[in-house]
Amino acid sequence: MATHATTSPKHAEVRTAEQVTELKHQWIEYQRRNALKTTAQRELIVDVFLNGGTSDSHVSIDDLLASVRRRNPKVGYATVYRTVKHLLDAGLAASRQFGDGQTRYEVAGSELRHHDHLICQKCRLILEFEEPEIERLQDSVASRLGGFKVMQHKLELYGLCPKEQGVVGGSCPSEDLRQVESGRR
Amino acid sequence: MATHATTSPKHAEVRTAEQVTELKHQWIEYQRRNALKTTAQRELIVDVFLNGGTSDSHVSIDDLLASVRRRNPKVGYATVYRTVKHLLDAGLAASRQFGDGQTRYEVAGSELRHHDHLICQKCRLILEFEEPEIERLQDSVASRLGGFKVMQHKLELYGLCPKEQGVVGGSCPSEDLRQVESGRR
DNA sequence: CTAGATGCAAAAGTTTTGCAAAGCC
DNA sequence: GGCTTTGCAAAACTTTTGCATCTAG
Repeated sequence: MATHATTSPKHAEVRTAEQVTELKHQWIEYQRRNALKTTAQRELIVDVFLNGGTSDSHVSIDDLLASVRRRNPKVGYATVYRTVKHLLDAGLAASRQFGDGQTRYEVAGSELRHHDHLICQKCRLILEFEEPEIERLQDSVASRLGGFKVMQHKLELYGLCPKEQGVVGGSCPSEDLRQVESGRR
Repeated sequence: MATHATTSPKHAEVRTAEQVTELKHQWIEYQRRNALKTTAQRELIVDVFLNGGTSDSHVSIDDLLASVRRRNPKVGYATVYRTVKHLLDAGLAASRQFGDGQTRYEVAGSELRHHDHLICQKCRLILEFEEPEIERLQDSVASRLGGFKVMQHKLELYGLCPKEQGVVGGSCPSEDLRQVESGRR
């Protein structure tokens, strides 16, 4: 019953080298299965995405493109969109919409642990947490709904981080993990 | 511990007359607090929305506008957007994005029970369910994250309804509640 | 009369698509 | 060489905004 939710103490992308290697294997397999050609642009995009070339763990297409262009300025929007679609299809990326008008993508993969999100409604800080209990709950609901087969879930908690509650000495769990600086819409 | 998830057996909008009355009270209060003027268009939009003039309980702006125009063809998009914003602000509407590219709105209100969603990834059927247990879980997570104050949550389960699993005699929990006919994008 | 509301059209933002040129196999 | 992929620009969508006009209070 020890439900232990955790925020990872380290910044942004926390993926071990082994995990990245495994993710790349999955990508290569996907490429093979779908007879995709290996192009410099696509490889770069996938690489940047999986390695979290951005300090941000929930990248928008813009974020991703910006990172990619730092290494190859000629890559176009369309290519990023098309590649991300492949990554989603391959199960290596998952999309999220936290209500700020932008679709964000994060790395997903069979060996990465599933997590959910907590979003500060004021400062737009995005925190991740794990809650094993929820899988149980998910199944219990599914079974009640007559044969529905649940494949995945998304749980988002919205609220206020200590800082935004006006707590003077409040210790924001991750002082500098702020994801969306000020919103861009 | 009796976690009882339920799908409402009735179709689409299931709100009693009393509930609608109460919702309208809330709207009137909001109007007063914010010194909004009473205009025919806005009243119509609010009315259509709260009464679920659409057979759909998760309406998009387009859905809503279409219903509204059936009663007054001159109402414009902007007015609907602006009115929905008020409804959100008043806490009478809640927005959801189920990943089909459209923002959907549903009626919310203090006296209506909170519910979550189960979405069939193939046929886009949207089912609602209640799961009391999740509130507990939400609090337990929040307390672990150092002073975060959780205001609300969104839980979405994605999977396959019996019909789409290829189950021959599968009884889809709500044979005709299909929300999104085929996607419109 | 006056501040707020409406409708239209234009603008802004995001995602998709058509197509010629370029690249992989 | 043939089929895929790319990049650009245009198109398609959704949502927001500016502004002249209208209207509730």
